[in-house]
Amino acid sequence: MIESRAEQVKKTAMRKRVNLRDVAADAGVSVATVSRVMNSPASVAPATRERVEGAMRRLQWVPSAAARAINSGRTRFVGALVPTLDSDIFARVLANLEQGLTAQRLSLVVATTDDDPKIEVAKARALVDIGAEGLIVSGMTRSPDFHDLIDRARLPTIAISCHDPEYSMPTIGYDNHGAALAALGHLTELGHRRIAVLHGPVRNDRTRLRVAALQGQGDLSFHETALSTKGGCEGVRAVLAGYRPSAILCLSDVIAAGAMAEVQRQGLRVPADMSVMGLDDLPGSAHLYPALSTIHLPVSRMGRGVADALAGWVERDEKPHPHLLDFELIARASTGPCP
Amino acid sequence: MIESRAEQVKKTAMRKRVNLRDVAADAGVSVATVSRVMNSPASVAPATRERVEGAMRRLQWVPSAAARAINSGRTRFVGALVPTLDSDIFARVLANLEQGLTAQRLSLVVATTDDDPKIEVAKARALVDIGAEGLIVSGMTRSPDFHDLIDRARLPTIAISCHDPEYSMPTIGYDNHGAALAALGHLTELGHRRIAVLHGPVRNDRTRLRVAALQGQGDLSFHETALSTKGGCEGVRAVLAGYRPSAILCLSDVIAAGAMAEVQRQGLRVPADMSVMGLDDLPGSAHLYPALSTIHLPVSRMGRGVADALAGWVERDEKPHPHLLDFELIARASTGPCP
DNA sequence: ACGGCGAATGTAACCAGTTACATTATGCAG
DNA sequence: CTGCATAATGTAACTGGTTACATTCGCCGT
Repeated sequence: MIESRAEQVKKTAMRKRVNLRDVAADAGVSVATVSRVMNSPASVAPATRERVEGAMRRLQWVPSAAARAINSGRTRFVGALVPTLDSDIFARVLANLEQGLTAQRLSLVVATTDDDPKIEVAKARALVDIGAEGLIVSGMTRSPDFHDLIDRARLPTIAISCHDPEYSMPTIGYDNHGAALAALGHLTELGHRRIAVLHGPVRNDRTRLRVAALQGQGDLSFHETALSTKGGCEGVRAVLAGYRPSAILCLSDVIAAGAMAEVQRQGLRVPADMSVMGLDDLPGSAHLYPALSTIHLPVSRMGRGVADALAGWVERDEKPHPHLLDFELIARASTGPCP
Repeated sequence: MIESRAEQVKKTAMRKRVNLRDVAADAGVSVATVSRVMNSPASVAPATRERVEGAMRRLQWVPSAAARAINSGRTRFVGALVPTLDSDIFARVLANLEQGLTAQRLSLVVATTDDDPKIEVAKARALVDIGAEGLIVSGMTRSPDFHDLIDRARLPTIAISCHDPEYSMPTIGYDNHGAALAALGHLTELGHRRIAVLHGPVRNDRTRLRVAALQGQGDLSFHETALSTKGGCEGVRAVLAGYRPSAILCLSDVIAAGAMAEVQRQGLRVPADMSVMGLDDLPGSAHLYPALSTIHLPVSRMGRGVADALAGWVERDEKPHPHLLDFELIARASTGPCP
């Protein structure tokens, strides 16, 4: 008798995992009762409930998420595929996304794609494999396999940072083409004609749209750099080596930050000798010296909106409509009249 | 009869989900064979395999992650609890973490805590609920419930951005106390005596450690600001309104970026009139104007290291040892001799 | 005293996979 | 033409929860 108990204890101690049946046995009730204590405590008599809760504590039971998921068919998380986490831009989108999803009791899995459709589809597959209930992707450059994947899994998927009502999945974003034109418009209104354009890698389709908007728009010289402040510095050095513009238009604020620093390092005043224009409006851009003129992209609103839209789709099968958010010209101190 | 068929069709159309049994039936094989096609294709005859793969395609079968997880006991993802995503600092850690985890075929779920232990424990619980196999947390300020939770779930958990071999879980990080002293040392070596210290909210224990290191270290005046460039600007305005230092020590680079901009906006030269020192070494800090002197914290290496350590713990039950990473003084152009 | 009702609990089927073990088929040596 | 090893496949028992349905029990009204 004593031995059998000892054996039982030993078994309990080394069993890979305590399960609901163990708890039920320990509390002297059925599995259904234990399950009810978890899901509808009111339907269990208080005395029984306490006994069960005591058993849970004693056995340190942690319910298996997988087992629950298999019944409900829900995993309660969605995946976000972003080009990189190394920049403020996506951090801000994700911050708002995470907040919005949390409010809807969903979790967020992040994966980076480095703007490579092959990596994107591979990571998407991994997300589906671990049970993502929805996906968020950036831009509109996809591998065909990606569409195949989300079709098969019937996976709610939203494309962000872009806008195209005809795209195969709902888009929630802004007009990259128009934003670039607005930035250029601000400079031309100030009288600038010779303008250097600094932009990130064109493998990124949002960047490509911005560049395309400006092509054939006058006396512009285009320079591709890394999407970083370092890239901005290098871009300016390349620009000043030849073509002498009166303004530099950076198609991303991180590039603008580096560009502005380098312009000053070269002994030029901003904006007296050289205007610098950005595009994004990162939180820090207003607090650079001088404060950066830029186009405000509503990434916070976008993050929130995507969270709500995806939650509605996942939870209530409400497929969202494509949604276009406004950008806004923010004229600060880094741009001035053409000298 | 017609009605019953209609009903049947309806049933078929709305069948919740194609499962492995359906595939097996369609291919005319047993469930085991289908499972083998997925997990050890070599053990299935080529002709059979093709038949099964055809059935998978035809039925657009997507295996259930939950069902697989229930058998393997694996969900293949871990959770990271960070104070905020709104800053470059954690974006960089997460970027490296995500890369490292991907290499180990693990996914990363992120959750933000806003430096609130209550939120932290709530989000940790949510992560455990959805099946996280491990956790990454920042710093060492925890709710007691948190320890209770990871004890019960026996959840591999690593604390980052800090160092304390005595802490209840392994830490992988750097010496915040020492880093702050090193930053101060750089300024005092340059002859600075009257120094203003700008720091983020002290609810964050890494900030608290940095501040504590400097208290009682001479003629210092402390100012708490928001952890942002905007906070840096406001901090400088507060500093210059009274106490007139020869140097400003910012206990975070984002604050330093704002501070340096504001100092220049006030008509002071950096470093001729005012030295500005940071702490973090963000990727952009080297490309500000002037380039920011700072303490380099090895957050990229930390991210990688944590990924490997946590993967080893989760996959092979190798509990990692606490690990201290070196910081490094980076003297750039924003600090100079005391005038 | 008995029918009826509702509250509390139990039984067993179910979800969608994996896998130990059993079975069948094939090939080749003796 | 056995005999036996080996490959290919099938059967059924698992995993750990949820839940439809069944059962038991006590109480109330008539």
